[in-house]
Amino acid sequence: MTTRSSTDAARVIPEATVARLPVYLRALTALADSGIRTCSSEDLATAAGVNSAKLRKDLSYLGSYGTRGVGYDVDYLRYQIAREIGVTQDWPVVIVGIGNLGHALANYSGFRSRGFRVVALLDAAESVVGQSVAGVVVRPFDHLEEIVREHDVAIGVIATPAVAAQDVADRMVAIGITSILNFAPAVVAVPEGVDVRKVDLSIELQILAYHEQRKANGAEAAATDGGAA
Amino acid sequence: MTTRSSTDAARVIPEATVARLPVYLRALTALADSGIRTCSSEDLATAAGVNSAKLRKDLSYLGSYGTRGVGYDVDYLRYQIAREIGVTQDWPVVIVGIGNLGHALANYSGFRSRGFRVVALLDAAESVVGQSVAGVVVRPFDHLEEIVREHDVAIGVIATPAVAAQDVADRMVAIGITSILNFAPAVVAVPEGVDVRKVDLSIELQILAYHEQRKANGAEAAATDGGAA
DNA sequence: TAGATTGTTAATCGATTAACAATC
DNA sequence: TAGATTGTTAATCGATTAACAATC
Repeated sequence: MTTRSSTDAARVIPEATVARLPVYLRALTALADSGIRTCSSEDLATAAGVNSAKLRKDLSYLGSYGTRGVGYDVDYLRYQIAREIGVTQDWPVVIVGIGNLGHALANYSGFRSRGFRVVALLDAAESVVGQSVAGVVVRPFDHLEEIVREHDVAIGVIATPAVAAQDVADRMVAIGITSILNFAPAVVAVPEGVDVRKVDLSIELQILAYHEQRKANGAEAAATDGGAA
Repeated sequence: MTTRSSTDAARVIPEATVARLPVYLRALTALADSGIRTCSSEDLATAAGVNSAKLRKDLSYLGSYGTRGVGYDVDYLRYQIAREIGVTQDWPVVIVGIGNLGHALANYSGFRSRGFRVVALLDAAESVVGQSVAGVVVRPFDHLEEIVREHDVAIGVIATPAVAAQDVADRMVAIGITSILNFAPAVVAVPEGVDVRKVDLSIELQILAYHEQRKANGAEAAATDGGAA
């Protein structure tokens, strides 16, 4: 709409880079934990599992936080990346669908330690409501609106069966949630301005299966010296 | 090594396409379940959440399975994609690390219905070994080699804490597993020829947080009509 | 035949990478 | 100053998309 300041304008970070920033953050935390104060782009790239040119290019979108001839101060860079991602602040999150996966998510310590706070667990089934999971009492799905308003929740997690996913997403969007992490094996449609990310356990396995199959076929082709269809 | 047949040579499928094939497969299954026998690329693209040009381009790498002016036979296309991915066959899988997430994975019905069979659950902790999870008794991690040999396992799933992930991966690789799905929040290094895919719950949330933060900043900038740093 | 829709082309866009000037 | 390492450039590579000829 309006003209942004030059500071904002400089901040057009490519999606591929955004997706790697949390990986760098984790690698820096690991380095810090092992007592390392300074690292080169080569060191950090190795820890993060990328090549160093890509790492430097990625970091260049954030600013110039290294020192030529020296490297990066681990704590300083870690703070800058955390600030850029937004995990220096606290993000209230609701999880809907407390089955096996919902349980695992509610118990996952990695959320809390990275700026995410699970403020409520919701389920539509009466048999689940009232149970205590990870020290939080499961509430009825109907309480969604109340909870979102009370805690100013911006991020919702869907861990329901596939059939329920679209309904849950619709309700979340109607109430003002603008970021959704979807674990249900279903495509959910949302309006412009709402972000959905999808984690699909079986899709990842299928991608592996594809490559595994090709390895097997390659070996077979090499063995028979021809390559059958 | 040796020259491949023309059939094989035609099969250089881009990574981005491979990652979408399971999504198309799922969408086709949903269409079939609702009684639809034929669909256009537009229909399928909508169901899969992509645009139709991309879908047709993707399918063109597999072959020519549609009919101009008509569309695709749902069952036929579904079979062709399943065959291409390799999920018409049965893939034995082991899961290592039976905490909350391991439980959820062991219970996940989406694996079984897509060609994956969990042949063993393993854990290093004596307190977990012997428990029955999803009808399978948890065995000691030491049994890995025996199990992999017996069932000819090619795919391993790591659901351990971060510290154990590299050790587990090393053992898997040493025993001949060539595809690993890693849920542990750690980068694991593997030799050439071994595929690792990583699912990281908190990284997905962090990516959402980044975008959420920008939305909040954008709204703020619009409100103040300037765009503060 | 006329209408519909695929499969493919070609243009565009974005991501990766090697190389190196800048500079600590 | 000499060595090291960043930040950036530019070339390459891969993915996306619109448009349309082929063809059912």
